[in-house]
Amino acid sequence: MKAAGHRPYGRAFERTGSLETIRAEFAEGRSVRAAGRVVQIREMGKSSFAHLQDGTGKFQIYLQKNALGDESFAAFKAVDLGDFIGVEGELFTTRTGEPSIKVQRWELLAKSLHPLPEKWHGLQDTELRYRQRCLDLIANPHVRRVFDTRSRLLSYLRRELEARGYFEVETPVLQSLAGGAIAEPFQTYYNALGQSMFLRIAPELYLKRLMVGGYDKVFELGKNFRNEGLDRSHNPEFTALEIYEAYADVRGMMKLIEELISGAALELFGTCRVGREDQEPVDLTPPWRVVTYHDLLREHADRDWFERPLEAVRDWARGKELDIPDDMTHAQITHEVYDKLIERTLWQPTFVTRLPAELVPLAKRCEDDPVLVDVFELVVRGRELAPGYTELNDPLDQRARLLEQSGGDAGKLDEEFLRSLEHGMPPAGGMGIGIDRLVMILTGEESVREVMLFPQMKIRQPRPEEPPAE
RNA sequence: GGAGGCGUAGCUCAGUCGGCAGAGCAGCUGACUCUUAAUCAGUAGGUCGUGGGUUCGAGUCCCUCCGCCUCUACCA
Repeated sequence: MKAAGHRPYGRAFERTGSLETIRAEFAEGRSVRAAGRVVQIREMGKSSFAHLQDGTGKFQIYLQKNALGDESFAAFKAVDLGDFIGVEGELFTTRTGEPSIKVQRWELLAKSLHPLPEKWHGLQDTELRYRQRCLDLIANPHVRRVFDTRSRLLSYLRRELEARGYFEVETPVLQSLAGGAIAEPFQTYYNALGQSMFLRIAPELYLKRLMVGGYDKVFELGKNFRNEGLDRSHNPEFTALEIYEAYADVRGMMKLIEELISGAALELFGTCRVGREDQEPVDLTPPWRVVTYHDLLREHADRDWFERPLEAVRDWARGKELDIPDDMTHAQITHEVYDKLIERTLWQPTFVTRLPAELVPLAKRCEDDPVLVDVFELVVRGRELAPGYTELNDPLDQRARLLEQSGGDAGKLDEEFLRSLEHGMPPAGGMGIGIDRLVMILTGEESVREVMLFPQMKIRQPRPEEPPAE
């Protein structure tokens, strides 16, 4: 093509507007300049129809031999599906009523060297869709809509939090101690300092140090990394929104998350009922159900669950085909029952409150029962979406609880964090929202890979590429 | 990490009992100046994921490895 004197990759092309703008501002006979990827061509001898596609939509163009001239019309025959072109022409309506551009001039903006996926079935192969997401986005419009929803959600959350007086901050991703959660970190090495480093598993400890430093209302929206298995609800890197507010507690966080998520659904879809047609819808209209961990056990397992002896609850759990080793404690069996039997039944948004303290080392104990902590776990569609706490600000209790969690190994404690608490952290409420899972709920997707543009894939030995034919 | 399923043309998929490797779309050639999954005629396209085995003969049966999906474990 280059040899024939053509330029396969063009420069900037001034457009009247996006294809959607042109459709919205349609006027018979108006001159417009438009550009996009050619996704359909229908040749009819001395005239051709084609559809252009850009980030906003599709628009039909019409080319006639006697309007373009022999040379330009003949050159269009070399345009393949997938090429980008720019056109100039007049808007008109076809006999079948479709708004179109009658092209007077066109130019090639970028040549595509590979064929597009099939027009009718699109790209179905899941592996190809994730590995070559660009093709997935071109061929499957509903995929693009999921990521538009994700982008609008992030934008809404930032706007809303800013409007409510929360301050966005960024804290280290590279940490010398990965704290703030119980999870296996990714490890790396920093040459200049000669020390090993971790990718963060949560920003929590840094955000609390900011509370000590006087930030009353902060949030961070960013990636966390966990060196664990991957399945349809886990990706090694994922996005979390953490929010902290001084002088508040877990109840303030419950109100805030209800308003943020139901507000997002209304903003994005105009309704609080979300999900796909083939699923039971999730109704995000507040107020959401609030139920204590203990009441759930009494409701689903046994009214006297917490009074029953260890043998009785063990037999009950084994009767439900749970794998219960002999050395499991009452509390561990209880959590196994919650995890395996109860949580997955909570389809509509539910705050599970007053959890056992050993499950949540960074939360404050309940005033009326120090065995429990003043927290919620928001469960939607049978899966945990967001935890929220009344934050622990007692440095002595915090040190004791972290020590207990680390199995008594004082070397694993984050002394800088503990020291900052000793300077006094105001009482506070805090929470973390799993953004990927929130997008799954809002879009009805069942796999986290469907809401991440580039999910983690195992490396594949690349086949030797043939040089593209010219 | 463990168990199961899947892998055939660029894409979407057939392929029966082990007996010549198939279709539609995309591609290429030709016809057609309002089509829209355009239509019509013709044509080309394959390391059947990889490596081995059984067999006169393997896309098909057996084993190995690779990748993806689902469940499970760890976890949010």
